[in-house]
Amino acid sequence: MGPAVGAASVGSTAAAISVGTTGGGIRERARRELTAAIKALARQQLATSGADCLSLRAIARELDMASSAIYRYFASRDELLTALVIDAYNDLGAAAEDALAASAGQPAMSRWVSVCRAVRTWGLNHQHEYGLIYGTPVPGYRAPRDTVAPAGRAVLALVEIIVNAHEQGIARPPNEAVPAAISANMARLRNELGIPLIVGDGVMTAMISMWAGLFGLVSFELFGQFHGIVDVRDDFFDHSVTRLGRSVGIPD
Amino acid sequence: MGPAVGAASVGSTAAAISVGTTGGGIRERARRELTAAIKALARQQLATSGADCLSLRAIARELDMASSAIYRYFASRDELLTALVIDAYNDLGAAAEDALAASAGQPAMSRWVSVCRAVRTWGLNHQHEYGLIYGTPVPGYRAPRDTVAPAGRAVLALVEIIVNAHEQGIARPPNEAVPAAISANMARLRNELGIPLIVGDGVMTAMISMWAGLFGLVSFELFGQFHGIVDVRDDFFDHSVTRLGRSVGIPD
DNA sequence: CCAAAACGAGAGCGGCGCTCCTGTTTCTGA
DNA sequence: TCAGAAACAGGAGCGCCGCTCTCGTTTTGG
Repeated sequence: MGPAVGAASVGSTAAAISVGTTGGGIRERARRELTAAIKALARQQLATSGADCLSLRAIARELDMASSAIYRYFASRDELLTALVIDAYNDLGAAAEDALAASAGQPAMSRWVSVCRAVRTWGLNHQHEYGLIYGTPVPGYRAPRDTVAPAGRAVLALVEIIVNAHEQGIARPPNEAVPAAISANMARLRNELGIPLIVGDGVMTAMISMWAGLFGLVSFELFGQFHGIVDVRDDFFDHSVTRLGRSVGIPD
Repeated sequence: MGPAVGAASVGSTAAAISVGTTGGGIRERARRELTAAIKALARQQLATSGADCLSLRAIARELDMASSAIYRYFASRDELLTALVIDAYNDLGAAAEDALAASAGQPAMSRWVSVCRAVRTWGLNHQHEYGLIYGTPVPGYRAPRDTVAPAGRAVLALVEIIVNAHEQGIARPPNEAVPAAISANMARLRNELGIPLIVGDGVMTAMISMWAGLFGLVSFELFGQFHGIVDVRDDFFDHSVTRLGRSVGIPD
């Protein structure tokens, strides 16, 4: 491409960055925009065809550039996929956090259901991206360190509701003992996440179960396991998620 | 397939059929053996490399035949994958049923945990096959009718425990009302599966939630979501699964 | 102002799923 | 019994794919 590289045209869906990214020279700016354009096109291709149909060559074609040029921006297909994974985690996390913020002041159970619904709705609207992060891990792919922080955002929104309920003394936690091994595990976790001691081992354990349960529900629905089984998806989800909330001590 | 169709489960790698498969002529027999060999090799390749690394050409190479010859036995890569999916469902289902049978006479909760453990253990020992059936749907999402019956086997083993507990009057079901829409859904399901009315709507609903919860636990463990979170996997699983059992009325 | 770095294009490698054609082997029934 | 039908294996080939290497150009920074 020429000097004042396309860039401006680029985004059939991408582009629209510019604001707040006015650093560096022409090349640096073009790089940011092209990187974004590639990711946007990849996301679009993901949405229509699924993860393993994602083709660097197809993206290059749509961008009117040689397929080899893509490798200036992503060292491999896996690296592009990883970038999409991080974006997906962040997008889902933002959706959960938005629901949490929007429900401020409401009763704990309302907020709980709101955040859970946000997770499910995001999944329904981003099926392939959901599959990318909560489905079968791609072969030989190891989650880089960059993914752990974004991955935590959604669940931390839920944790906050539980912690709040306990700090306000309105929680009805299950008063069951847990084995010593689990107790130690939970102590470490509580320490790492800065969760107060008022959230007991039983609740901590239940919280993780609930976390897996929530995504089990969403995954089963998205991945087709509920086909022919659950007809009333919305009602069923709300009801199940309310039960999950009770199991971690959130009062009705 | 032929009259006294194979069914002899094939060897772990291939061949070794012979017994009980004396139907038809040379060609029919060769077809059965080659079909089994292809599937065995595919399973092996699946175990080492993952689902989307499965290559018909590689299988053909290992079988010393032209890649085009494979298409005499499986019309496409997807069809081979579907066969593997069915086998995986059946294998998992058999593991669950074995655990159910082996625990006959024990208390309901013991049987419950045994079957759940069988599911998890099978998953740990067949990670890629598990991912094939409970992970992201691969072939652009379509589950042929042949998969629904095998897919039901594992969960039906769990359902049997719950039904037995209710019929014996030892269950402690959650006595909560469910919305009318869900109630109708559960009535249909109860009818289709032949579940007695004594298993109420609340338990039916909880059962499906529990089902999703169990596989959510296994999936999270297998797909790496518990990395750095849950250290004591065995203890945590047993504990969580016991809680799930209680939530569907199984007494301690 | 010029060397170094970044870049885009093109050719090419090996592998893939899948199809078509050809020649051979087995099966079937008049 | 024996020819036609059907099933089969091999080979060549098409259009993809991810990825690499080279080469000429453009931008950058000392």
